Amino acid sequence: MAGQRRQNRILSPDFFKSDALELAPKLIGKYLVREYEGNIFRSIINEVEAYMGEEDLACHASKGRTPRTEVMYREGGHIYIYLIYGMYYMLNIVTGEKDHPQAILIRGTQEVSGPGRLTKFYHIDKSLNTKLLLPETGLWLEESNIELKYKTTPRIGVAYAKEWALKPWRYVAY
DNA sequence: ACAAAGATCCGT
DNA sequence: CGGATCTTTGTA
Repeated sequence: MAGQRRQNRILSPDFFKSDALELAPKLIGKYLVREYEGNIFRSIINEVEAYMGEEDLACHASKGRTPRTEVMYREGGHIYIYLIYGMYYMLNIVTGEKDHPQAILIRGTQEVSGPGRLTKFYHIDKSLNTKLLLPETGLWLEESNIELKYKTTPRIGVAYAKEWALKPWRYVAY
């Protein structure tokens, strides 16, 4: 039909095989896309945080390989979701090579702020955990032409992580 | 088997 | 600033 919307370029799982610190700023301005029960949700990511390996005390992989963290040891492009405070699902994208546990927490889009509110809004729950970021999964990212300015700050809610809590690994558009 | 803590959010 | 609410993990 005339006037059909151009399909945005889908970011393949391979896109996420580099380091979280390199990828995190690149995710600012990308589309997060969710297909759920026939509805498409598409919004621009404007806040993320990087979690970097076993040394990073804020990273769940600092506990080593456990049933929960196993997915972080897979190659980039996998989805890591966990429940926090008994109520809120956190959406993470695994990054890097196999056996280099890292992830990027998606904290907000232009539609909805806050990682717990975000997953609720987009109907994202643990059923997506360990899946790949692909259209057939119902959750994926797309390229955009939007260039957002961003700043870095320390990560939120990780005061327990000693000196790692000070790393400026939160990226937020302004 | 049990206790403690947690990458949050909301209402007071 | 405290409560909600439950999974994950460490310890015994």
